[in-house]
Amino acid sequence: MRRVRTMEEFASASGISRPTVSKYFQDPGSVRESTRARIEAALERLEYRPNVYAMNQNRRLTRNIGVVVPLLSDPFFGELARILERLCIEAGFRPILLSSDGDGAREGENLDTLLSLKPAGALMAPLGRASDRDAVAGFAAEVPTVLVDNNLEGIGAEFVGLDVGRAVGTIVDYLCRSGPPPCLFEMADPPNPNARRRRAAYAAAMGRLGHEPMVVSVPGEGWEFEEIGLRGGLAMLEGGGAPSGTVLCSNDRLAIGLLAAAFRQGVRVGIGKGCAMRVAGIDDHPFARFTCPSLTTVAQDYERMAGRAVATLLSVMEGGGSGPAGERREVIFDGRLVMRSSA
Amino acid sequence: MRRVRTMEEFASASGISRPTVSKYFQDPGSVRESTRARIEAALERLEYRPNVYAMNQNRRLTRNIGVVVPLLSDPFFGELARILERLCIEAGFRPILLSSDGDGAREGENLDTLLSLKPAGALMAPLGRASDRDAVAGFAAEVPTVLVDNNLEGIGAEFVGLDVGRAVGTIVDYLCRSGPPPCLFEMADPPNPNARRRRAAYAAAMGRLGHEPMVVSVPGEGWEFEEIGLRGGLAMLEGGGAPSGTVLCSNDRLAIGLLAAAFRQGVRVGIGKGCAMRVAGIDDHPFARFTCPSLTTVAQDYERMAGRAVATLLSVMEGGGSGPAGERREVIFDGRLVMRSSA
DNA sequence: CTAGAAACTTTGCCCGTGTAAAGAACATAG
DNA sequence: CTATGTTCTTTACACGGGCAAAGTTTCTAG
Repeated sequence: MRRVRTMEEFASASGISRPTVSKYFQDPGSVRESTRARIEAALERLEYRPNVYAMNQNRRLTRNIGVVVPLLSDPFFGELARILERLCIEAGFRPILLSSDGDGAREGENLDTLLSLKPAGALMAPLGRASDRDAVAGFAAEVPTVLVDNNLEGIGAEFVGLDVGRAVGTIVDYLCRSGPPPCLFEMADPPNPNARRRRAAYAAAMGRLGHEPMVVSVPGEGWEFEEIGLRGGLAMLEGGGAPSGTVLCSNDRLAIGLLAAAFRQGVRVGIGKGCAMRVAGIDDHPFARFTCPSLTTVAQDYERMAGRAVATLLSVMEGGGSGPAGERREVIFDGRLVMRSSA
Repeated sequence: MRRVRTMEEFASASGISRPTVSKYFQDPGSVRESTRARIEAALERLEYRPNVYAMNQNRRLTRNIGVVVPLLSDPFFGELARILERLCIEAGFRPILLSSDGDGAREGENLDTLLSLKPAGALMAPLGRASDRDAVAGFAAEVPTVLVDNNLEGIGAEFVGLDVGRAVGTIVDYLCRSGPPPCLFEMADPPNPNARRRRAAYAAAMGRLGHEPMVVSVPGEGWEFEEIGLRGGLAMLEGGGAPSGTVLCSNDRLAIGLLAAAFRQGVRVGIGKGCAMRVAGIDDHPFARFTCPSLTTVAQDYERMAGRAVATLLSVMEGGGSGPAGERREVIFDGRLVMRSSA
């Protein structure tokens, strides 16, 4: 298999003109079938791959799609990123995965990096509070962007996420009708603004059912939610336990920490008799099935959310990006109650 | 802040010639200090970033470093990737993170993608059995490569990983001197060749201590280790429990599944009295601290391993890549026994 | 068979930077 | 102040493809 360096060489070796070969590489479907067959035949004889850098230099848009997540070591985002990547590839694009590592400055750098890569679009789960809002807005003004998981009002072509109100409502309803009403277990100073929405949704749901909201705010900074949940949980349990014996954690990672605390304190968690506490979470973390006891939670449908986000992005990119476009939309999906053993 | 599009414009606006500016961007230290100051002053007045594609087109090597991991949704690799990325950035390179998603074909595509990006080097944790060995070897022949976590004999400039023999020895020793000797809980058909090394190391360690190895091989395919551990664990417990009451899991993810199984079956795990089983793992998974009970395991020193891998890669890259270079080395680090509550 | 559209070829210039060569300006030591 | 090496400027070409225009061939429809 001879090695060929330039498109010129490849074109003459395959008996096709260079501009046509160029067209082929931009979109194999854009050339006549017989031509495509000849090119692909040549492609098997000759080892040739177009030079990425030369290709992208004069292209207005590349086939790159930026994927930015807050923290890759969080399995929730790991999973989300995985699905987004797969969908991008299936659509014929090259995903560029960047993690902000929980750091606003890093997020900004990631956007800068992306900008200089001239991506055709971007899928972004913003950090939230730590995000430099202007930087994100500036980025989204230049690159078609769909926000995921975490909304920044007014930025990007669309936001895709969880219907926090209904999701929290669902689990609060469930907890209230199956036992004592839940208190909310959350971080006093959460890095993620979703936490605030969840608190508000909790209060609303409790109010609707005629209960007084009870909030346990635990201290801690950063993204080590399990650790924070563990420490906060120990403190809560040593200080007399959960207000009502039922705890709704602001997210599954906190719940994992709280379950560990309960286990250490010998507090039995679950719904059977002999159980002293019920614990529920939100997100359906990949590990929620393996906690002890397994965690009752509200599942986000990663797959559908990612599918919607990618579909929207593709259509926005199609539309040339900066047309008058449609209104910005916020697409929120229902959470699905996942009943396991912890509540 | 005026926006400038080309290096030409930027050069004339800053009163420096373009070739010098070009030098500056390749290595700010390569120009005289006064010149650097003038350029950096201009950089603050003018908004300019060199075009990545034009830059890399004529460069033999870019400043990219490929980072390939088997499965990003596994927190172990998520964490490893995060550290590797950080180290690359600190060294002034741009990491390109690619996940093979547990699929050999995908790994091959990732290497292809990387190749066309002309990376200065690559850090790779191979899939193992699913890897296309020839593809990886071919890649490593063209790009300075350091293998991490999972060794493929003879490929790459160096392998950095865990000293499986000693790590397994350490935990087996500990388990044996603190209670009944452990059986090994593992997948019958593991996707990861490390598992085979661990089995061998287990047998050796047991032999050394005068015990007969006992292996519980559970069925299952793919990378859903927790699920496999859970099912296999349930089967084992229903079938009479662990051979000796002490279980060493081939990795922490299996252990997490086994702990969940034990919890469901009401089998108390730990070292206190009243405990029916001891469970230990290997890896020190980020979640091992939050299992119930917390998991005794052998920690891999991610940070040191990553540091060594990056340092080696940098020095190999320095050396021009394809010199006679040194011998290929295999650098293995000791595991650190982490005693928690499960064993 | 013929017209018109679609697809292709040819030609030629452009993109934004790397890089080499030759000479000018500058720094440092004596 | 002069010598010598550094660093910079100037000039010029290279890289590998994108893209547009004009002309040619091929396909499709009537």
